[in-house]
Amino acid sequence: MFRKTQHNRIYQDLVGQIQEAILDGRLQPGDKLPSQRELVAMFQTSRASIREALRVLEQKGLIEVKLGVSGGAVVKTADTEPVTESLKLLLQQQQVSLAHLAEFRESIEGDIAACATSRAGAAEIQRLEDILAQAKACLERADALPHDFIRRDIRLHIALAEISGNPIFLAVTKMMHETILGLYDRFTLRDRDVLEENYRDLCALVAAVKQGQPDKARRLALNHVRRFNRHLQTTPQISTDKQLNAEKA
Amino acid sequence: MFRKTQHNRIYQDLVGQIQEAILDGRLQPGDKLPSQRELVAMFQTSRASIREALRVLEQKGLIEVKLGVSGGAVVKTADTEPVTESLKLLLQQQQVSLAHLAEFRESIEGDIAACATSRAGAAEIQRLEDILAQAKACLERADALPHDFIRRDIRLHIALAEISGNPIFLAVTKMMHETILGLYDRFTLRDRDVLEENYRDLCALVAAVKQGQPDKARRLALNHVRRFNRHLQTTPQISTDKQLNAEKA
DNA sequence: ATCGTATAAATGGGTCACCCATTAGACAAA
DNA sequence: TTTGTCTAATGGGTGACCCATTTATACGAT
Repeated sequence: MFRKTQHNRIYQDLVGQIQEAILDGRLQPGDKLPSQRELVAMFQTSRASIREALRVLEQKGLIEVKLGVSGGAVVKTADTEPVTESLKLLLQQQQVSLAHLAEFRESIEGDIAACATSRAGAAEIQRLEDILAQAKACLERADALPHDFIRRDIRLHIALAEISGNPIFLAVTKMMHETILGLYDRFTLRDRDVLEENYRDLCALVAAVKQGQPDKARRLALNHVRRFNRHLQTTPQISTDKQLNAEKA
Repeated sequence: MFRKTQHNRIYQDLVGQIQEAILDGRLQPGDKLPSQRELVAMFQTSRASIREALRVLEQKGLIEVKLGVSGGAVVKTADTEPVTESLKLLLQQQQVSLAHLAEFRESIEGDIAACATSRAGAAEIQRLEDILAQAKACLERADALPHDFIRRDIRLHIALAEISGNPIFLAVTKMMHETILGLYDRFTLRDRDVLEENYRDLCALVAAVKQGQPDKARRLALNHVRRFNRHLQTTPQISTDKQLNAEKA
């Protein structure tokens, strides 16, 4: 019926206007906003309000503020970082568990693989095989850390999401893996056997993509994720975030 | 080798300290932070810095700031809203089409329905049926707008995501529907027949949930989404977000 | 006693006039 | 050419100040 009387805080209005300009494309990534003192003149407000607005835009990942002459606020290119950040916050507040992430991942990773398979051309397949080769190298070099292999694993999943041609798949995939990555080495996949098993999974998956068999790719991707999730479950400690916070401090 | 000299901006330190206190549980949801002037005394800094920190914490969804005496900053309970918000922002900055949204939705909506079915109790089913009843009323009342029905449709999907118990499903569902909502009445579902078809879909879906048949629920949800997507395809224009933003302004 | 009204006090919102640290570029000295 | 120095513009930060909102309280009329 009625809406609450809105207290238009000035900085919110500023955030709204600048954000709108960015989303409209009137401000492109790399563009520099006017200096704070110029903004004061333009918006007829105080520097403090301007700066609160800039802090919020910064937090939203829309701009970056640099120091010094010829510094100032610059429009950033879109990035998954803010999503990841707020998701991590939820994790730390124990509203989200690894089980939730695993469940979500099972729900989409298969579709991404199938989708990528339908759309992959020769160049895309080559790219996947390059990543596979790097992963293999990581397994064979004695001095390579599990971490290095895992980065390739993730890059392959992200490459698949890119090939799928759907930016939502890509954003969500990045978000998932960035979130999982922070927890990786603390509890899992130290085992060489597990890594090799993982590698074989990926080989089979890329082969299915190459053969143009979406359903097979979907099935393989799903199995890959399920196996990974099983490893998570069998690890001694699935850290709660309380512990994480404590250790981080 | 070396890391960049870090410019500790004061407000970042404040954000860090307060956020840590919240994540550690030293500050519980509902707790009130000291007043800005008290914080000035505690942290030995200026009010402007304190307020920049509060703006950021507010943006992160960790606190809420109210006006007036006995107002102030209060710790909020964790919520998926920041994730939803930043996901929306990310999509708006990229070239995301309705086709992308549709594809993504097909990929997860079935799983959400199946998941919700396994976990729904009597209370949850009652809630779904309540929403169905409201939707029916919207169809029958002559003066009800298509928009009203669609809001119920969305609420039902969000309710399913909540029942699924997975906050990631919830955040993603909200993101999808909020993004789609802006486009709804501009191009589709003006048709009464389509709405009624939609309603029958939802009835069948809720029935499957009630009967505890996850696979049936999955299939019905998927069909529901597919049918919706077909309606989208037959509409003349599929707007890109650039256009949307421009028109919104 | 009860109800309404004025008042006071505390809070966040906002502004202003400053000053400081950082930085790029101009320019001079070696 | 290299190196150091100066300058100007920028963001970072501060403190004094005033305003609007909101609540509790005092007080007066009924």
